[in-house]
Amino acid sequence: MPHTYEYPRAALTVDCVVFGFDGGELQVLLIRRGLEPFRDRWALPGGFVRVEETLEEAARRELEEETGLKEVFLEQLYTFGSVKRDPRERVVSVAWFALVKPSAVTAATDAAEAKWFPVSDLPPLAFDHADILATALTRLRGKLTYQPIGFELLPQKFTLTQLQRLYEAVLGEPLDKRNFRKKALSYDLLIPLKEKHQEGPHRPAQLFRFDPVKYERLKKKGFLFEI
Amino acid sequence: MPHTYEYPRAALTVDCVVFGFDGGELQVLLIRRGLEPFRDRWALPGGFVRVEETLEEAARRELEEETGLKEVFLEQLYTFGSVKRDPRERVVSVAWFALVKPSAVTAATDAAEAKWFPVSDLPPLAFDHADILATALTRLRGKLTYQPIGFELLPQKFTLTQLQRLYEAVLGEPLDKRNFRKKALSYDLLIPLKEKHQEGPHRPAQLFRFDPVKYERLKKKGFLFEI
DNA sequence: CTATTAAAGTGTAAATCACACACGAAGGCA
DNA sequence: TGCCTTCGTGTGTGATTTACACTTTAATAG
Repeated sequence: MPHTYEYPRAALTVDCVVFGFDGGELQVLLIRRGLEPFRDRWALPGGFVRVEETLEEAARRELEEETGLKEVFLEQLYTFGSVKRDPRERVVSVAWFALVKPSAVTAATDAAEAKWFPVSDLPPLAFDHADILATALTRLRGKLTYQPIGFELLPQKFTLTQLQRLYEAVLGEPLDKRNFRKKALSYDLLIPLKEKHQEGPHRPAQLFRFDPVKYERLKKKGFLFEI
Repeated sequence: MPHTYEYPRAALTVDCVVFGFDGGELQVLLIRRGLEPFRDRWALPGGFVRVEETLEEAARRELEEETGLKEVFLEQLYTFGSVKRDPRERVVSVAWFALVKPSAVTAATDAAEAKWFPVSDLPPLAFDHADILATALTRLRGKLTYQPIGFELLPQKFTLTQLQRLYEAVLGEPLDKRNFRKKALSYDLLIPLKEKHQEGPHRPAQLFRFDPVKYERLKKKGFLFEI
């Protein structure tokens, strides 16, 4: 069923930069393209926006269709509109970035052609997706220091060391343990659990979860997590 | 000449939130709509993106066509994609925010149906433009504290008091004069001129301009202007 | 030419915050 | 029982931030 307009129109897509954290390095979820152009290249999950859905709905739908991920933290990143970014025709893409917890990470890996890559070792990407990814990384680094979004990448129960590893992985620099813990606890955002995290022949670590009420408040208001 | 596509496509527009500063209050440039829908309502300058121009080109073109403004500071803000934001059909709009100097302000006022409004006293706006404007204001407040973009709103030569008034207008709170000056000068960004600014029966003020090289560097790298 | 007016310009002390840094505690395992 | 590994903690120093009030300057009016 064709649709006709007086003037030519760009096609509108969404693309998602999905970050995950495996305890060591920051990872990005890519899918292998089955179709031309850029067949067999790795690309960001995404696709065309339908005319009856919002941009965010489109991003969530595509994410679920292509990777199985649902109910992730999702935030609009930037809209990419170079004229020749798609060789076929004019395509404008609204890019999003998503943060997912480790439990979701394994689910996503089941998706046929989806795979996690460490940000430090990415394959060549289709279209201008390398630009999009670079933009997303910059944004993630920036955001991490003034919003508590890092927790979106951790499991519900986590240790302070895990939190520190995450900050170190994103920021790309080692942090002082004592100062980090002092600062992390100073926001009164972390609730210590009764449980401990035992792993290996050494003192077990205290587990924490974050206080969802204070978390939401800080996410809106912002803070300054500079270490 | 009609254009036909297999699936329906959203129309793509740009809208610009143009901020100016008159020495007292922060102002926004609006234009009165001549056509339905929302005829005679005030709206953000903007219009349809042509298929052979980038999003930024579209924003600059519309801005010049509708307000006469050229070569302004322009930055992408957010893309608004609610399904019903335009009553006619699906329209997705990439919003931008612009900062202009007072010299440009008067030029813009000449444009037939363009007018400056103080942000504290806005008329009802067309479409979801009130949302867009609110988003832009939040962004401007945020940016001002970590990038030196405030200078985009001042004349080339300005006094420290003018700079302080601007920060106070945007942030909506009074600032301490001595601390403000100390901080503003500490970035080594302001160059004192030989001239003074004389106005009224009192001591004249030192005029400054900013160092364009350091300005660019700081704009990229960011700083932290918290007072 | 003197007094008045109004904004410009300036310094310091106290409090707070950021940073660097090292060692005892806990538990598993051999 | 001793060893290994990671967890968890406090303090002193220097830097930064904050709060705060008076003198300087030039124009204008009398």
